[in-house]
Amino acid sequence: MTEQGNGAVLRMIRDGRGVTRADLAAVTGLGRSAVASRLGPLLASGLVVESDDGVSTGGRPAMVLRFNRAAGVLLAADLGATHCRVEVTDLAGEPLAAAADDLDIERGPDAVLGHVLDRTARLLERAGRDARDVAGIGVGLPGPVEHATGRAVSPPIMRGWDGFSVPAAFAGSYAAPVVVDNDVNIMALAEQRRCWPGVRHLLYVKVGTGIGCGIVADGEVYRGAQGAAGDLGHLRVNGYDSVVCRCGNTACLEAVAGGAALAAALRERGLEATGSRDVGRLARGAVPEAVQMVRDAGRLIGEVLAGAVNLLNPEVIVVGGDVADAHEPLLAGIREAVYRRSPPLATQQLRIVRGELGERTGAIGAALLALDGVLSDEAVDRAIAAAAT
Amino acid sequence: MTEQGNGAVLRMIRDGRGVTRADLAAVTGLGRSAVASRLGPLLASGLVVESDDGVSTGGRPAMVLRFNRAAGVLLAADLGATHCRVEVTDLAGEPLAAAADDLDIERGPDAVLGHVLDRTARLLERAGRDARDVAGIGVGLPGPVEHATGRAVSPPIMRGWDGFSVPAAFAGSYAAPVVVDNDVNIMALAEQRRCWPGVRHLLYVKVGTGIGCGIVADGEVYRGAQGAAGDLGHLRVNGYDSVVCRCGNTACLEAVAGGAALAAALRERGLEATGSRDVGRLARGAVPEAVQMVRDAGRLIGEVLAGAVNLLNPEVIVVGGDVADAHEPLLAGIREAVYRRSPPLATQQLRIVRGELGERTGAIGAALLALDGVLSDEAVDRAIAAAAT
DNA sequence: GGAAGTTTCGCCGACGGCTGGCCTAACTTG
DNA sequence: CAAGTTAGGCCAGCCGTCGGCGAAACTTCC
Repeated sequence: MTEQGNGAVLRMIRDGRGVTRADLAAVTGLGRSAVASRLGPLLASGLVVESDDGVSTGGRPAMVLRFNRAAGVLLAADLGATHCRVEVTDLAGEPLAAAADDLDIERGPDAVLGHVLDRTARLLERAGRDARDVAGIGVGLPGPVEHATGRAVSPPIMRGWDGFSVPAAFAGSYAAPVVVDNDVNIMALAEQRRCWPGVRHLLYVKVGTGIGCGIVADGEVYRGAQGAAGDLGHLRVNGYDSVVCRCGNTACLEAVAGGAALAAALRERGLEATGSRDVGRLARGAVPEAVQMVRDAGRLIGEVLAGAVNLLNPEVIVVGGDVADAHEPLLAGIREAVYRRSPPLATQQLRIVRGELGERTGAIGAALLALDGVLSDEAVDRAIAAAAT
Repeated sequence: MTEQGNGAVLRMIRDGRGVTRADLAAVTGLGRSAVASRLGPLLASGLVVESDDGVSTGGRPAMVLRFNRAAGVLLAADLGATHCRVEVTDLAGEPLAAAADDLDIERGPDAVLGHVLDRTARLLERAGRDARDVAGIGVGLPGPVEHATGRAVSPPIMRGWDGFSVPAAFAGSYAAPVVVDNDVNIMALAEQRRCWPGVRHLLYVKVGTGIGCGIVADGEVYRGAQGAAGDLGHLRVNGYDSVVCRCGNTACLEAVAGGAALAAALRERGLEATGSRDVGRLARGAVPEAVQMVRDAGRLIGEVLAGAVNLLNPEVIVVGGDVADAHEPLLAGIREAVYRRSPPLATQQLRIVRGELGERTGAIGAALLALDGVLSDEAVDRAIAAAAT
């Protein structure tokens, strides 16, 4: 073990890698008293609690150490193009109170974040907490984000957001650090941490109104130079040069196989479908046109994904989003195309699965991202110092 | 500064970030005596040398610290499909002796590495060094490599190499650690470290007989789950479904725009071209068919690269390889297609340039990779301990 | 040329964090 | 209930680090 700070010890307790003082000494390589000197402040600040329900292995039973997930709360906001989900969670990311409603991101940062602030205040009250309990804030945005500063950058949708600093909007109400990221990035993070903890290379593909992709490379979210990485929706698909995308280009995957495009195609055939959610609903309802259309869309997505598999060689591809909830046909189409187009070495271990976290995916990711900040060595030391006063 | 070990101090001296003891104290944040305690063993082992040519700034002039690049040598081997370049370099990666010859990788690991061992022995002698001076060994292979173990895995070419452990082949002759990687990965590393030190996200595209791509993500070589990342050559290009690739699939970029394919097409038109090198030669010679063909190939490569730009959002794309030496037409085609197909945010900062390191690229990368191992804290401590005996 | 000012660098006492032995507490086992 | 086993607080001793002190090696000014 290289890391041995207060935060590292706390993370080990949380992860179940250190349940007793003896465990921690063994895992960190530190002596017993060094462990005790970390533990002292952690116990005093309430971040870690002891309980005497340890089992004896033939001698005095060890005190069991537990991460006190109730020592603070996280605010998680998942903003989509037309929806807004806000959660107050404990320090393990479990929701204490949640609210989801329709909200058009194009109403601009002031209106949207005003709504979010209003919601968080009410949810905090419902959870019986106040602003001082907030330890971290995570926000997911449906566009490129400069992660270091929390600013939206040149978003293709999200009019009025360009250059807007999200942390600044929270600064007045909460003292906690604010981390902002692209929505698919945090979804990828959520699936990787929650469902595939051992997997270091994962792609999360969101098939909703549009198509996006979050990349986890070497266990970390990969953002690229301008935070624009993972833009799968505007890769070119074969044979659709006449289809014009909202981005101005032609033959973009999203313009052909995105939820909005599929809904439009279904409407042309006389079916009732206003958005991507309806596409999922119809396909789940085994409406033949919808099922076939979703499967065809899966093939196209798979063809593009095959390229991503060649380039990135992931272990797992998680497919989520409204349309993916029509799962089997979509996944079947994706698998078919990926396994046909990618080389054996890259596909022999590759698993292509459906996302398991449902509509909470984004909020979970936002909470996890916030949590990473909260459990860093520096933040833990700050929390300890604050509790001591 | 977070890192403060012996190796970190050594790397700072090498990078010119710490020229005097005072510099090192400032950069590391350590006190003077702590710096001195690192420096003592480094000076004693000969890895760092002092000279008294410091300039006074009004007082006693500081002793100037220099990384002693002559304290050992590195062996760098760049193995391609049909060539083999071996270098003995100093600890800065500057060549002391080099040899390049044609060698078919399909002759198998024993024959090929036997040849490499034979060459290294002769080059060492020419450089006036012996096997005990070898501090690290870097090897580039034209196929997927399990980097942690140095084994070739399921290479599409390289018959007989599957599962072969390259480090084992060197173990008998040299005590130094052996690091093995894919050839394009080390080329990407070479260009990033030597020509684009501030750039954290870079793609190196090699257009030779085949087409490959090395990815530097967040400053590190990205290898993917099975070491198969960056396989650009077998992405699909539009409208070439009748072209069968040696990989068994159709419409692979490499089968359409690779050097071998271009050479074949030129032969069909009655020109003399046996391999990718001839394609470059003819295009440089302004033979109209060759120039046009290379430019068209550039467009196709660019179309595929546009997808990679969307996904990975790099800052720089470096193009190298035999065909790239026909530079302008190829690069023009690539730029044209990438800037047309990729979104503004990803391209506004993107630079697409030709590789500057020429035929030494792979060997430089192999040396740099070996060097990373040699200058790690652990390796430095080992070297110090060894010198003390 | 010499005195004063400036900067480098080795030496050494003080200090703080860590280790591991010792002792007591709290169990199980026979 | 005694013997054996494990947990955890306490403390002496160790090691690495900091920073003051003074010698050394310069420049600058008179």
